Amino acid sequence: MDVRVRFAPSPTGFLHLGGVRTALFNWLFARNEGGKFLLRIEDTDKERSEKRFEDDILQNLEWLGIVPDEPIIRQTDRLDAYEKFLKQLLEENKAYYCFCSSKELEEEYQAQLSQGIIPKYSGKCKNISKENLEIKLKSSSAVIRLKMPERIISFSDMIRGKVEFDTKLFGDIIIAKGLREPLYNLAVVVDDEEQRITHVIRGEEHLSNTPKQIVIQEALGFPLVTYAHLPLILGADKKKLSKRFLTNSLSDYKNKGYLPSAVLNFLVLLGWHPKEDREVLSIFEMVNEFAIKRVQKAGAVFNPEKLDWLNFMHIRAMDSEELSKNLIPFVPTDWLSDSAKFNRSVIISKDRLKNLCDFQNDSKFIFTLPEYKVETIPWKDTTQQDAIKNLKNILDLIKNEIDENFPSTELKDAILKFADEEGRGNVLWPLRTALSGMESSPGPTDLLYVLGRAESIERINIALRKLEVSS
RNA sequence: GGCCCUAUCGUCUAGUGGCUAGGACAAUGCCCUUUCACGGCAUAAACAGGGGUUCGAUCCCCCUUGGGGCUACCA
Repeated sequence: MDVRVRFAPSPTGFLHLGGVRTALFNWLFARNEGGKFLLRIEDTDKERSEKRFEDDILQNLEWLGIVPDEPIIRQTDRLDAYEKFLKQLLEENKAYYCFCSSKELEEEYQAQLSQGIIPKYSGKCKNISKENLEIKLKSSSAVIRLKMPERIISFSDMIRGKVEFDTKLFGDIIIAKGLREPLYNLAVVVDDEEQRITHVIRGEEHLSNTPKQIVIQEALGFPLVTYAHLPLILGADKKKLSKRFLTNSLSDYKNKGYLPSAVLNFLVLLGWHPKEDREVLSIFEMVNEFAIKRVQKAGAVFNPEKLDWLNFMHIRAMDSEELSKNLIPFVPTDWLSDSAKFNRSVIISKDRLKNLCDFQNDSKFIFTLPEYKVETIPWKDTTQQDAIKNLKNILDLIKNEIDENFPSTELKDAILKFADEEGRGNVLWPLRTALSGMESSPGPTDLLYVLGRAESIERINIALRKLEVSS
């Protein structure tokens, strides 16, 4: 049978790292097995579901390249199906209406607690007579409960092995607030059947929902599915990342300049590891090597430093044209007016970029020479006169340069030869500071390359003027 | 409280009934070097505790402890 998996987020918050990881593992499993990956929006909670959250989830998944193989379905579009199966359960006497108010339920719960009994629903609405039921349904609101068979539910989890629960502890759970208001456990089971899902891969927080869903599947006569419960992603406090905290929403990472491949690489390593000691993986490699048997059981704390490093590695692995494209949203539009210069600036900073966001700050000096003090120009304890002399010499070398490919190898060699004669720091430091206006920057030949001949000359002249005025 | 899951360096992890317990991030030091990065080379850093099983346990079993999840008319 072909593998069919799904990611089923509820649009009650922005897409967050934990959700992406679940989606990723499903997607990788499907790709690796040659199966299908589906997407389902679980929007049965009308109070908390919002369109903007759904949009956020969809947009970000697309940005990551995790796209479904079949049309997306929404639970609010499937009310007829839930109603049908709810009626079936009611008719077969596997479920019943419950009229208890939340106040009554709360009192019952507290009473059980104080008596030291395991709290669960007493089942007092189970045996309401037909006539009474019809009268009550007209006058008061009712929820639908499943008659929970009392037995041990056992299933084999692909990651955890055999897991057992005693349903006796659950009581008759509520599966719907009304015929057209299903609750999570019912809706999931009905939709997984509709989408012919073979493997349910989801976060560990759902482990204790699984026996309830198995009971519903059995009551409905649905085939069983295989489960895999992923370890949770934990914050620094070891608590699970929750969608209710905006801090880990994926858009934040996107906006900070993390690459999709880096985010995915980082997330795949949280709970999974390839056979060898490689950690920097392309998406292609992740798909090829993913194996659910190698998924970890314990929760994983995520550390942002490793994400930064992976992002750095993925940026380096990218070709510079591709990187330029990715950088466009992160720079002021006027940088783009000289596209050749922009491309050169990308080339020289490609190997020093931790994220796309840094580029603007790191490269600002290329597009606008910053204000700087004359004291920064001379090297260590050399004099301003030394700096003037050396810069003038270099200026001559540059002016004599006729090669169109600026700076030519000859020019670079000439500068280096001169620097060796005069002392490297004594020549290269003033050159670099004159070109960049900065205490730290890429090397002088990179700067000549990115600025071009005319602007290089101009900047050296500016430095010379500063030096001459102050001496 | 109850139920369930879980346990190797600070973090992510590899690993096996017998290993000097391996790698990566981060940290520290040194080297490279005109600066900042990069890179190179080192250093420090872990099998939670207690019982078993065994000739031998980090690895298998049990208990304890720690951590986490669930315990909604949320998902």
